[in-house]
Amino acid sequence: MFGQGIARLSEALPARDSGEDQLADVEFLSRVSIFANLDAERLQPLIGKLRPRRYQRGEVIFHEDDPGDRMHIIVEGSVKISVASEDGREKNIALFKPGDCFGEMALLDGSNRSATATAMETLETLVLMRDDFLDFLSENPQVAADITRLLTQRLRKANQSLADTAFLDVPTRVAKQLLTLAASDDGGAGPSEPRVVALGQDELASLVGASRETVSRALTSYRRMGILTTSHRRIVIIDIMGLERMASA
Amino acid sequence: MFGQGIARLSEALPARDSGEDQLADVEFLSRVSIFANLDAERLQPLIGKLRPRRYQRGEVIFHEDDPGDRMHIIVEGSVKISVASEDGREKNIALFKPGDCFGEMALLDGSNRSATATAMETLETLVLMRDDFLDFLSENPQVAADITRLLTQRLRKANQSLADTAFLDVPTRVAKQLLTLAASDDGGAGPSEPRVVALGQDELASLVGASRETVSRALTSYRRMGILTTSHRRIVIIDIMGLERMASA
DNA sequence: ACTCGGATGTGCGTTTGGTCACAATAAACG
DNA sequence: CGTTTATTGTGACCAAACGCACATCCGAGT
Repeated sequence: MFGQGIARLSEALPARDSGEDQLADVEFLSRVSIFANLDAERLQPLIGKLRPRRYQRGEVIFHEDDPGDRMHIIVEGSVKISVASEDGREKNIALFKPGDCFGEMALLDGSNRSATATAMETLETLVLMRDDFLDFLSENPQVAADITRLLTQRLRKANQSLADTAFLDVPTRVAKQLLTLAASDDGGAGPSEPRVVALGQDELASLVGASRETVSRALTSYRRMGILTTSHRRIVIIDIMGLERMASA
Repeated sequence: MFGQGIARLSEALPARDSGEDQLADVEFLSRVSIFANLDAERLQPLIGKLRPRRYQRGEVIFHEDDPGDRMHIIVEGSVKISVASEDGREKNIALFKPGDCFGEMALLDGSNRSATATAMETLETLVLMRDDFLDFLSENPQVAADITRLLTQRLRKANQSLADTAFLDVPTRVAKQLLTLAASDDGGAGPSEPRVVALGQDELASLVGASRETVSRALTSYRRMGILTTSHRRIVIIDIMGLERMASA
């Protein structure tokens, strides 16, 4: 019954994948949080609706205030979500990595995009259009629960960031942010392994809500303590426990 | 068929309301955003599950880190949602008013409370327990859409606040916050009517993420410009357009 | 009416962090 | 392989805002 479904789908998509790739797609989708509770059977219909797209580093996937008619699932690369001030500066709200989805908010409440999404490296996503998404949602109402879970998690994170910017100074926020980034990167590594964060200082600064210079000074201080090393668009955390100490001070 | 439902319910709740009050309850619920798309028929079963509760000013409805097994709908009074720092200071995340609900996040994703809820004045809520909520949700799947709408709205607001604290100085944030509060208070008033915000300066400060003193100075400056007047736990906005000018500078 | 306590207004020194400026360096691209 | 361009490190200066101190001042309660 499993193989049969795949065979059917392969016929329906003539110019595209082999059966093996289809299987890979289903496997991939089942690791996306909002689809995690669905079995292969239910995910199959979705695959035909997903369109792959590629973006170059720096390319804008969508702009603040644009109407939003699609969501993205990240296959490869990473995305930054940001809002701009009138005078052109930008504040990064979140970073997303493979397996994350973004752009779903505009689908859920019908309003325009409230932020801009930009590719941070060469990016590969799967696009799902609004109507296809809503159809799928009405055929799989269980998904609604996972969506609310995703949204509440994001809301909690946002509230926590709000409190952090109010209470903590820049070096502490930098430490916290680095730990978050390191944790989301390779969750499977040991606690004493060095962890790499591939990120420019300006992007890190925009993420913690500080100037690039102040962040640079914080990093310098941590570097002198032997907690991390810095190079171009790359921070390597050597002493995670030390960084945790800085984050909780 | 309408009256019949009410009659049935009145019997089921012997010591409580008359039929008229039941009608009022349904009417009230239909103005709560997450129930707005349901007809009276569907709302009836909910009424028996709601328990009224009262709190005094300053009383804590729930604490950060507590397990969350219930949500509240505000009938009268207002609530502040806050998170605390280690050293006891607190940052207000949001204020809620009659018709708003709060505490629903813990129901949706099963985690503990991520913030503390405190009554700002004498407060009257309707409590809905987790299981009753989830039952109701599974019998009325349409509600899920309204819940996601509510969550996305709150997420948008949180992201906007995040950007505001990064970009704007304290006086500007104060102006913006006052406009938001004034708008949510009496939406039906004319643009030139003076609007009252009943709020202590310390609470306002915690809301915009600044010290009480700095907020006081901002208010003084606006007072000198004739934009507003201040008294004890009370700010009256006289010149809304003037305040809007300050908010966009 | 009086007193006490919470709330507000304001001055002042100190600190954090932003901005400008520029040097040094590594990646990118012809 | 050299030139250009992004990225990083730091110093100096300055402005915003915090924290402390204290004087009011209004309102609630006795």
